[in-house]
Amino acid sequence: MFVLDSDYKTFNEKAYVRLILKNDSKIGAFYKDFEPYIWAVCDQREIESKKELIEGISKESHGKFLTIKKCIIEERYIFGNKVPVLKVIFNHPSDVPNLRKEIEDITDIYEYDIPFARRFLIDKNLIPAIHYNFEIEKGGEIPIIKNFQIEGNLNLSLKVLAFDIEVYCKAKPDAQNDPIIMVGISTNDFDKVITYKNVTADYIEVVDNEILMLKKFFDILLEYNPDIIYTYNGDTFDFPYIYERAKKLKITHPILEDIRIDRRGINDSSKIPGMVHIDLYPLSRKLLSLNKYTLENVYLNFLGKEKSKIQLAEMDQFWEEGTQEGLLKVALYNKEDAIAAKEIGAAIGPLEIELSRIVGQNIFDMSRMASSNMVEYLLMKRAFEEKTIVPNKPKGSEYLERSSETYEGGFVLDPKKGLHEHIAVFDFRSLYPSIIIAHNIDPNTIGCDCCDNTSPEGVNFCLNKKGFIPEILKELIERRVQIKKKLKEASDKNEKTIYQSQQWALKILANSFYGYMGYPRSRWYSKEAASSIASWGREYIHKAIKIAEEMGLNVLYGDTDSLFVGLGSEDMEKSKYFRDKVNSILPDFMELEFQGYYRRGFFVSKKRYAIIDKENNITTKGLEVVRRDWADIAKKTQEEVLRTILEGKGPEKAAEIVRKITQELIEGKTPLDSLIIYTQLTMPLSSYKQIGPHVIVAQRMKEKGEEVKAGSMISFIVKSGDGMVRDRSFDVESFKNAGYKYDADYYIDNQVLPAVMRILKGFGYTEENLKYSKNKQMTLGDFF
DNA sequence: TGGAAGCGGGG
DNA sequence: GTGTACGCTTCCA
Repeated sequence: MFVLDSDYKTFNEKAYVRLILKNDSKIGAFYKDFEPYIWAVCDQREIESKKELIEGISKESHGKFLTIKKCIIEERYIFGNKVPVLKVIFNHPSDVPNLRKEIEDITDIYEYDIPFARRFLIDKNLIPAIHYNFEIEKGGEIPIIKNFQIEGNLNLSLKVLAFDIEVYCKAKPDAQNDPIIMVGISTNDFDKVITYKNVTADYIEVVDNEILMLKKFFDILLEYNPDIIYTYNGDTFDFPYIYERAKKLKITHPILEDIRIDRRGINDSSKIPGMVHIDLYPLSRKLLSLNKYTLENVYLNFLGKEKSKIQLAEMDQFWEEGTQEGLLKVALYNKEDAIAAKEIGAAIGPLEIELSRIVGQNIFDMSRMASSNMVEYLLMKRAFEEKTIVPNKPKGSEYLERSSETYEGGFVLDPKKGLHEHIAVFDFRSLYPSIIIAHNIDPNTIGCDCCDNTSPEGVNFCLNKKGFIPEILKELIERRVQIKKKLKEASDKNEKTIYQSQQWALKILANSFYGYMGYPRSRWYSKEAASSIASWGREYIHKAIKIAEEMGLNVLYGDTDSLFVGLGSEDMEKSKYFRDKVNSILPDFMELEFQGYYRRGFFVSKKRYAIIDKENNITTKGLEVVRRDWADIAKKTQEEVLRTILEGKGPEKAAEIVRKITQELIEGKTPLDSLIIYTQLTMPLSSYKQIGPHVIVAQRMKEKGEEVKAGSMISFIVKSGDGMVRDRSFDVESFKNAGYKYDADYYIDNQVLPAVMRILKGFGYTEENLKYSKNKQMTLGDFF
């Protein structure tokens, strides 16, 4: 059996850790004898008197009388010294936040903010997603865990279910008014769509109404009882929507009593006990480098697969009409979205499982934790093993102080602007992790007189003292080397997936240590360490650039640990020679890798470039405007300019396209729909201090009696005339009804030109060169 | 120039 | 849940 998830429950005022255990079946079993505690640290000579004071603490809170259970003196390391400290034991986890102020008045306190179930996993060295022998006593009111021993098998048989909902709505979906029309489900055993209008296909089940559809969905969840639920944006959309809708429709179902919807801004989560919900949208953002993270785009770029498409307006129309053909399109789309989620999950889920095993925390938490936080839990686990008390997170003022400390980051070379052909890209393999290990960089190795190990920043790190962080990091890196070897030798598909996920997990963690030490909320924060790592990194990239230049290579661009080099031709030999030459002068632990060959590319400025490979795959950085607050005309024109240049048709051809678009704008030929700008109201109208166009538009809509509130999406077009833009902005309907003329200058100067200038600036164009001119088609030749 | 405000994904 | 929160980019004042 293995731990799928864990939390805790309270029985008779006592907290029991609950483990969701799985092998052939799944059960929730409880661990009784784990107690919440924190550390209190004071001068050794005062320890007895402080112990008495702390044990005497009591407080009334919400009608309950809270006391400290007991204090025990134990030996622990703190800041490198082994000293007696007080282990303060509480009656219940919720007493910790209630009583810790009182203890803090008496002594320094540590480890007071570690959630109970996570603390349990650390202290018991119990690792999720690995098989253990659990000795469970059944027959009582609840199953009780008596004992457990690691068994080690990594083969998990997990039941997986992905789902997706479709909503019928005219504007932004609102669960109070807009019905769910379909629920699509995909598992390894079946694909299914539930709906309540007549449509026939083998995968569709038609029920009488929305209530029955949702109940059917809940029944399937209970009956199939998946271990993992995959959604795409389920944390912020599907789960909260279903939950609110079910309440609105007064549905009762056992699953609704267990479901937990947490809406906390950036950290939303939706949870059903016993089923690990993994939302693939935030994960895709974290793990994949794309310029758009729609399900469609992730499916295409990550898995190379396409699914059927549908416009939102079409979906509403098909639902209204209710024809077999239309409904089938919606159903197919719904089903394929669920399938896409399942398939993306199959590629990302194993990674989350490996992270869980390395970090030692639950799969659910891994899928929502920032990687710096994972590093922290890994460090905390090691600290516990070494009987070291972990440092506290910074309090408010210290956090602000840390946030204001800036330091120089990686070196970014000012690029050689314009178009280049035959580009080789090189990366330093694990540059920062290598530096941390080689130079023993740790908050506790700073400052010694015995070693010659000073960073270009002027900070000395002792090589003889044990570095907690570099030691752990070294283990991760060495494990990764071993696993990559095994991956090469493996032939079995499942085995490969595991190794592939393991090496990916180790890479993610290893690459997060530098950021971790520089992250202001870290327990093991060190600005000196972080800035020193970056400074050594700058030194190494400079060395590589020097070698390239000595070889007569054309260094086009470089950023932190990557180099873009112009080869003159598709010269792989020269690439290898350069790589090997750099590697011959680098320390053993560091390596420059050939990342790829690109047939063409251009660089605009630091962090802004685009390259195209032999298969015509385009990679862009910092260029694309894909947000909804850009009008379609700007997005489309930019896309065309990008493609034209990368296909080798020349920047002047791209400039011509822009001139044609601006000409159409001036002549009033541009369709209004491509000029709509979408901006959301994020607060009540009265709260705005800065009145932007969308705020004015919303005010006018409200005066007309339309419902506008926080969350409403305002779509507007800018009318021609004088004065401020906001005074000339109108909602699309009013604009069209009044027969207004759009403001061509606004769309040229504030939309199209800024979007294309991001690219064409790198080719020496100015706004003036790109505007349509009646008298003369200006070209670059007129200016140079 | 600083600071306020919006974006992202989902329908 | 032993919690209090992202990392930009753009535009207003």
